[in-house]
Amino acid sequence: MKNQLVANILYQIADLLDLKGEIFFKTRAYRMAAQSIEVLEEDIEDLVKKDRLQEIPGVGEGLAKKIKELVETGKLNYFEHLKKEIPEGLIKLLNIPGLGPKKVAAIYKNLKITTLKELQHAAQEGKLRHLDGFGEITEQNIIRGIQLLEKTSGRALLNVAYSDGFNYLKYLEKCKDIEKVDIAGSLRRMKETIGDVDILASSNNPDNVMDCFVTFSEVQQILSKGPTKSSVLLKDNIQVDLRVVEPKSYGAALQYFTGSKEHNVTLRGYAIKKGYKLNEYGLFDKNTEKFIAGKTEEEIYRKIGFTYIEPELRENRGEFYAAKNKNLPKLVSYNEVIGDFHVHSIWSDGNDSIEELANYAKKIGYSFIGITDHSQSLKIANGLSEDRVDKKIQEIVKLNKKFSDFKIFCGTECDIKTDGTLDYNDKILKKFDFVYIGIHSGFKMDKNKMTDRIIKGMDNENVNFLAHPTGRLIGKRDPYEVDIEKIIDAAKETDTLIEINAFPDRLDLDDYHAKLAKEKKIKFVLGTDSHNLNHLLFMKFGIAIARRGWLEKKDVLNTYKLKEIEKML
DNA sequence: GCCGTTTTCGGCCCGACTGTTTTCAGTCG
Repeated sequence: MKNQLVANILYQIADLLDLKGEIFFKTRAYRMAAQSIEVLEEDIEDLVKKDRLQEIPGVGEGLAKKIKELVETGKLNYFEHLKKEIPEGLIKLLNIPGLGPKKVAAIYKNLKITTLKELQHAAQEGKLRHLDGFGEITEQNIIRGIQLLEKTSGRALLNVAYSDGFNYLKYLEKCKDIEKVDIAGSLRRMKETIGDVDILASSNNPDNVMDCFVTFSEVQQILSKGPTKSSVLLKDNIQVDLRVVEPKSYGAALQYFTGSKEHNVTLRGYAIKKGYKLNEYGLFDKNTEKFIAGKTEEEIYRKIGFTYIEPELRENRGEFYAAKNKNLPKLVSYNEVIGDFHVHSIWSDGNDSIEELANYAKKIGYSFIGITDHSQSLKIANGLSEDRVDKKIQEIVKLNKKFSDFKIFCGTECDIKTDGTLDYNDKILKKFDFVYIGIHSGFKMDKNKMTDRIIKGMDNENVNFLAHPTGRLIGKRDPYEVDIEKIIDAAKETDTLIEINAFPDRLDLDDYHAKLAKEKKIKFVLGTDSHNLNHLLFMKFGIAIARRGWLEKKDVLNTYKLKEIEKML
């Protein structure tokens, strides 16, 4: 957490320096250093103690000194001075689409505006249009930008962007003059939240393609339109960008627009070292401008000296090092999961009967389903008493006789109480085919207590899986305070599998910690946390997080053969 | 502010679109 704190302050300094009008390269240096610290596996306090800060990529003499002061004293004089010079509120104004540091600085300098509300009023009263470089359109865009910001808070959940993106894709595939079309950007990388949806197409007649793009029925507003790039706002306030390139550049463009930004900056650095220049039109010889590659992503990565890197790995978290050494993981694929371990039925707070769930699971190609209703003390979710557990088990035994080549497991999502004991005694726990444990109350606990509570739960010999390990709800509830590394170590010791919860609001464990856990040789279980039939389709988002965490087939229990799973449980 | 067997100084990724301008600055990705 300390690392994140330091990174956040560096990001804020970068914003403040931008507002002050500092050169781009200086503010970028702060952001690059912040990004390195964010993904650093070592504790920054340790690096300070050992005088090793300058080993962090992007940290030199100057930043090392500042970070040292910050970590040792909890304060940074330079930062405090900056804040006095430039009101912090201005940083929020940078989030308004179309407003960058130069315009915000002009607004502050001339009108002394420091908050969203003040800016909104000034725009509505027509006070901005007289400033240099501003006009009526800018003013209107600012008003709209503020409204949008208030409505969306910026980013959409993966499932929402996913269905918008693939609906659009289906529509575009029918447009004439489109040769190829694909999702790019953070949606292609399957990031947990999506800022806007990027789509890439190839065509020799881009004007027709753009006309088709902006006339999609879900479009609320056209934000910009040109022959190579257009942007629209959908009715649900998600922005979609379309880029159109010539077919020979398609691979280069797909690589470029898939990102991440950090991945691309690094890749371009490697290209330059090899005497190339890489942009969205292709890989070129730096001196002669001769076209080297561009039709496919594979050939671009190969020419620069790497094996192909899957989109989910393109976050500059070590993928280049691994690709250079032909050491990349063979990621678990989207069709290797044969069942879902985390499903609620009508017995607790789900909407559908076990039989309906099983039939649907079979229909979508699964070999098993694990029904995990809540335990007794979770009254609000209709948790099961011992008596009802017995009845539910009988129903499942009966149902299993009806199915061939398909198995219903009777599991439970057993509550971990505040003292770390479990909501069922051992006698009851032994009745289940498998046992998930999870936190459902008492979220506001101190970090050590919460960590001990969960570890005590995992210590029980009847426990198989730990559900949604941090309890976060993306955009709604922060993770509870927990030492996730200790949890991972305890999972290893107690043979507990850690869940990657595929429900789009959760995606918990997240990709970053999944990678960390995999490095410690932990195994995972995927569960959708379904409360109705349609939720079963969320599995792809869990698989995406697994892939982003570098997991392979062998790391994920849901991909094993049914016989092997039965034996392991 | 960082970085370096082409550099300890002078680079740092770079192209597209908008809006405000009459040739370009600002913003974005």
